[in-house]
Amino acid sequence: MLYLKKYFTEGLIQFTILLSLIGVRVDVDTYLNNQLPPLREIILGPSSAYTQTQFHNLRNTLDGYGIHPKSVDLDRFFTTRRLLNQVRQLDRLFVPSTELNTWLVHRDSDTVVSASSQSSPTITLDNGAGLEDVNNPDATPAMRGGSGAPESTYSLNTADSSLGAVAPEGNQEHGNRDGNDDLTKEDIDLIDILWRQDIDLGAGREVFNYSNRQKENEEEKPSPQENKDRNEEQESWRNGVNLQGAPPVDGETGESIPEQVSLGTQTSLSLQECLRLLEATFPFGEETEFPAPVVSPEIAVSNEEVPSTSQGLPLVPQLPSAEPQLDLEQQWQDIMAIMELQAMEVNNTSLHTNSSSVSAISGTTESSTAGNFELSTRSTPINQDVSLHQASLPSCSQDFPQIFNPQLDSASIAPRTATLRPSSSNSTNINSTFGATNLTGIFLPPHVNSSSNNVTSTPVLPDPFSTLLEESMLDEISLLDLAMEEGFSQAQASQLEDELDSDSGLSLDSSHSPVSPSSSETSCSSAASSSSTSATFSEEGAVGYSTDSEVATVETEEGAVGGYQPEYSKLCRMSYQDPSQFHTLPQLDSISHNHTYNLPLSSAFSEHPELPISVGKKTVRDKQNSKPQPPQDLLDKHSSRDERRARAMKIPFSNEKIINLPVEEFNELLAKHHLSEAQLALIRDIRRRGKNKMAAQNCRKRKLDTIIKLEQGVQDLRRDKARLLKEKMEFIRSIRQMKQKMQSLYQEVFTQLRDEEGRPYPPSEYSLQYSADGSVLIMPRGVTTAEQNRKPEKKQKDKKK
DNA sequence: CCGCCATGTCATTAA
DNA sequence: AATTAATGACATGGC
Repeated sequence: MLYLKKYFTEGLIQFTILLSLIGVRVDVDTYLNNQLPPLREIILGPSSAYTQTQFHNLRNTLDGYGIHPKSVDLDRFFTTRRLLNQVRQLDRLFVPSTELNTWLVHRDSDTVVSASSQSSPTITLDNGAGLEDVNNPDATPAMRGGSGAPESTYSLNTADSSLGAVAPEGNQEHGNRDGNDDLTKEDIDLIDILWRQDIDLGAGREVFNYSNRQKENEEEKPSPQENKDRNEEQESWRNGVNLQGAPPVDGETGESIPEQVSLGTQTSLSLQECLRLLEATFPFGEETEFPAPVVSPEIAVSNEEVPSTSQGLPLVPQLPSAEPQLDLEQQWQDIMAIMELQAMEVNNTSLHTNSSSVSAISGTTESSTAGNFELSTRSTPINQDVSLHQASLPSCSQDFPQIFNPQLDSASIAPRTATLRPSSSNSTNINSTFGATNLTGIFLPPHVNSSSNNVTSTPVLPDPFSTLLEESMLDEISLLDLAMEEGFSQAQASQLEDELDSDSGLSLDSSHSPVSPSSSETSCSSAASSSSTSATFSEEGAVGYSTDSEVATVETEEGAVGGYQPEYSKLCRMSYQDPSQFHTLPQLDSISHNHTYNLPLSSAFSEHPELPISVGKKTVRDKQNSKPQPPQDLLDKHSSRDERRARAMKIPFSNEKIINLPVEEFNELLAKHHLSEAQLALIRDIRRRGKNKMAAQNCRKRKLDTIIKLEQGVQDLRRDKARLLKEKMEFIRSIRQMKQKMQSLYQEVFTQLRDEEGRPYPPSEYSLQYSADGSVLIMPRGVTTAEQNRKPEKKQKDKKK
């Protein structure tokens, strides 16, 4: 099938090109515009090339695996896009590679999920890297580092879905998504059923396409097989840097559906569209409607990322508001570091299974079923995923702060809340409360912290939270989440690559560095936006990166050291062998083969005046011819220039002595023999050169040692960084959980409160305040600022939930 | 023939 | 002041 599609697509492209050349106008744009407005933007957009390539790439990845039923439409869609792009490229003389296009197909899914909300053109770039990886599923663990990025994108998708989710479901989603590509027919059937269910729920396909994909993801989650498959796919994705593309997810959900395709393209959707989608999606209400109520939280999370879900609309605006993208680079770097850690710690196999690499950022790989983040994820896989998403979710901050300290929260939250509120109002999903900002808002305010502690009975939390907040962990995470949702921008991808490259270069100077740098460069250049470049980037970058992180250690330990050792041994031989003969240099005697110092042996002979050495090279050679003195031949052959010169000058002692004897002994030796000025000069030169030679050898050895140590240091630092990031993620996750608990407890308490007349307090008018002494008071929202007003609304929403 | 690499050598500097 | 180690730069030879 795949081949047929490929050929068909190719043929279409060629045909289109021919038509364009002939002068027949192929108005692909209008076609696309009519059916898929977002596509047009994507295509037209600077990143269009990337996205297309990515999608195609995705397709390619799919080829290896069962094709999702929904994918057919996507294929068409992408094909059209591809054709359009190619036609357009005719003007530019730019011809994207077909392979790249294939990969793009996969991306669509990703982009659909994440892109829909943020719709960043850059998403494709990341995918490009991942595509390559996909192509090379066998990539070694080292490769994974690079591959990790693409996978991460995958995970991101999952993470997106899961983020909102309270926890457990998030994991499922991740697993499912991971396996999407690899889905078997059964899995596909299951997915279809789930999808149909979604439709049955009342969501129109279009709506569904936009917002429901997350749901689909959720639905898919249930099937363990899918998860496995997805995991496999994620592995491949990892190779490419598919940060943006939640492509995996998209691939699952949107593949078959043309609309979905549009969704992928929808990244460019306007807010109005998003709102419309939200309205349509709302009927579904909270994701909870879908199969597993438990899943609902996750869905909500996904919604946050994607505009489609109830919260999705507000979320969409959020995305644009997304916090400083500048931090994204760092986040990505962190992610990469985590990826490296995973690669380092976890075996390749585990990595493959894990989609974590890039995804680690959002839910981080944790969500990925594989054991990359075994520590935290396994125990609370969902939570991890959730945490990531939550970190990014702005809505959460609003809700939470409002609950506790509307006043306090308002200041920091207000800006975001405006956008977020709608989402929160629509669905009081707790997920929204978990946005990264939420965390800060909730915990930062001293009052809130103290109160929360008292109420929640988690006094310890405040400090860690504050510290975490101070560290700007939330910001980073949120940024990461945003990045994940949005998909990698070219710049981000390039940055990541750069980091990787740089890292690789540092760590792998001996072996890998050369490769990785090239990859990095290409990747950077790829930012230029040529599909071809993107492909190279993904491949090389991924490889380089993986090699850097994973291989680096291996190499340093094995390969690098091995490469190094030869020299080292040589050096040792060179420098020390000679001395050994003299006994002045104790240790290094072992090696006798040194070419340079073989002469000393001869020189030892030479020391004896009788020795032919004095005669000179020629004589030596003649003697060599005679069997009795084979060593001399060797000596001549291996003798250094100085040795030859010494022989020529008939110097009565060996060069080794000349070189290695202490100054005093050396002077005594010179004094013993009556030497001419020429001989003395030669001897001094020999000694100087000999010592310098040894010094040079030692110097080079030291250089190598230093490089190796530095490499090791870099690796260690990477590990530490990844470990710290992991810990950070875990902390954030725990914070989210605490928030959720706090919110639920707050709501529970607040809803049970009754005034003197037995009437419940309207959340819009009252709020619980936590005092320093641990008491909880019901305070009227007298100070209701705009923020406070918002808060009541949110609270109401929460109550509804 | 060219490029890369390892090694040797020179010049310089600091100890 | 002499010696030596260290090191950058260059040369050489092998692959």
